[in-house]
Amino acid sequence: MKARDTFKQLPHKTIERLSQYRRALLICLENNKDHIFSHEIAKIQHITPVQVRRDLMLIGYSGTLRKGYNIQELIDLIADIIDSDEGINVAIVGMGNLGRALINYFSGKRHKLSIVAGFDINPDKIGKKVNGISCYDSKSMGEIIKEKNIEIGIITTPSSHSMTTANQLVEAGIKGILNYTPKPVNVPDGVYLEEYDMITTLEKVAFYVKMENERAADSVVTRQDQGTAASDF
Amino acid sequence: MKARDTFKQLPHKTIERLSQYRRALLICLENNKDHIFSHEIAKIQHITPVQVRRDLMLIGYSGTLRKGYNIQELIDLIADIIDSDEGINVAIVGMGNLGRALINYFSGKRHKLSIVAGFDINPDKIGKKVNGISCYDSKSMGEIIKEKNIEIGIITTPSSHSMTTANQLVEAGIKGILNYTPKPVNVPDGVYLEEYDMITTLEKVAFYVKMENERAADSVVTRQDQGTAASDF
DNA sequence: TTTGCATTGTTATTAAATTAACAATGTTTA
DNA sequence: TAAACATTGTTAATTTAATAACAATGCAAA
Repeated sequence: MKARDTFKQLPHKTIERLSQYRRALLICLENNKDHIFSHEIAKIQHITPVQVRRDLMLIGYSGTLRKGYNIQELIDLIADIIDSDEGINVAIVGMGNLGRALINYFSGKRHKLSIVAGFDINPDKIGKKVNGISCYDSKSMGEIIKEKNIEIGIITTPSSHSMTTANQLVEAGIKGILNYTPKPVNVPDGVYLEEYDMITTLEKVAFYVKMENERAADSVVTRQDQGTAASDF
Repeated sequence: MKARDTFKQLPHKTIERLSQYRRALLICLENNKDHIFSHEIAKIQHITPVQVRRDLMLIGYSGTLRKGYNIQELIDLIADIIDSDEGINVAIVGMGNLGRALINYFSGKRHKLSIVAGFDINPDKIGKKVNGISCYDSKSMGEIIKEKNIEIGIITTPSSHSMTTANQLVEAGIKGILNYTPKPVNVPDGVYLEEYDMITTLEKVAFYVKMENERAADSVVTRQDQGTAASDF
């Protein structure tokens, strides 16, 4: 088994964290740091130092005692693992606010992962550029995707169009889809699909805020009860 | 222990799925469906029917044999669990593309969770409205948040401003923060924080696409090897 | 030199999440 | 009526993820 193959068995959560570590490390590098301890990374990511060390163990990286991890080395290793050597091209379908946000957000951030095209059905948007990325007619999705060797499609259309968009992308031979609409799509086996819905995250935050509010309210009641009980004596 | 209290112990993943189930159910309701089977929900969410049934068991909802679950009843129960009776108000800080996308995305979708204000430091944006939501000067965050009883803040500023924004929100007494910038923030205990970074999700998709590409390439090699081996006989 | 200390790397343990297994049930069909 | 079937609800088993525990290391200070 090749060394590279061991990476195929990395836990999904570790993959996510590696991406996050790298981003934190890049910021540290900008600040002229050259080494970092596991507890520093942990603090940034709100996790435990053990978790960090365990992840780094899994990818076979060793730091030095008393100095910690070499930031540049670690960035390079993470790139080896999660980036594709040849680079991967990405398209955004739906050039509304969210699509444009992603382009602005992302452009120039990664060498090996580039947004290279946008698509929309709105004639006002077709032919225009956003941050250097051309917007094409969705009708030409098939050709452009093949022509530009695009392997990943991000769906940021209105949710009413999510399924037809996914079908178009699959038809065009896309390998991975990231669906940002709140309406889940279906894709055949062999196409990697990630659904991400911003409403879910917000509702989750709301739930835990509600829980905390109720907990706080209950503990007031409890204190009052205790007071009453005490006055019974 | 009150019935409500059992909900506090629901697994985090179940909370997320309940939010997703509800959204799927609302769509089904629009299509004039009144009952749904566990395997139908499962198909929509790309999970197993057992997972669905287990989640519903945890919230104490029973369906009927041969008819499945009553959609309206289930929607109401999920609302009971994850929504706050009084409703929760939300502010968006950073009225760029992402902030506007969230407002358009969300407005009018939930009764009990409302985006009621936006903030920005750009004078061109202050005083304008997006989809009925006013944009205020970030300087007045403290007052507005108290005045409008805002409990959750969503950070959609440039990442360079994420930490100062989080500090302002905490200072104003916010209970929950959802950070969409790629730069993690720190908040004191008692403030619920969710970090969501769109780059991580995209890099994850890219990783699994890369893995699949390599697997496909390897299997071609293997088939060739087999061919060679066969020709040795 | 030697003791103390902070840190890494790794194994063991625990906790969380998912999946499997299957009894119970009521509907439909023979 | 009885057999077959599809579905729910729940416990048991498994898998995945996180945490704890601790030996090893080597620098710094006494």
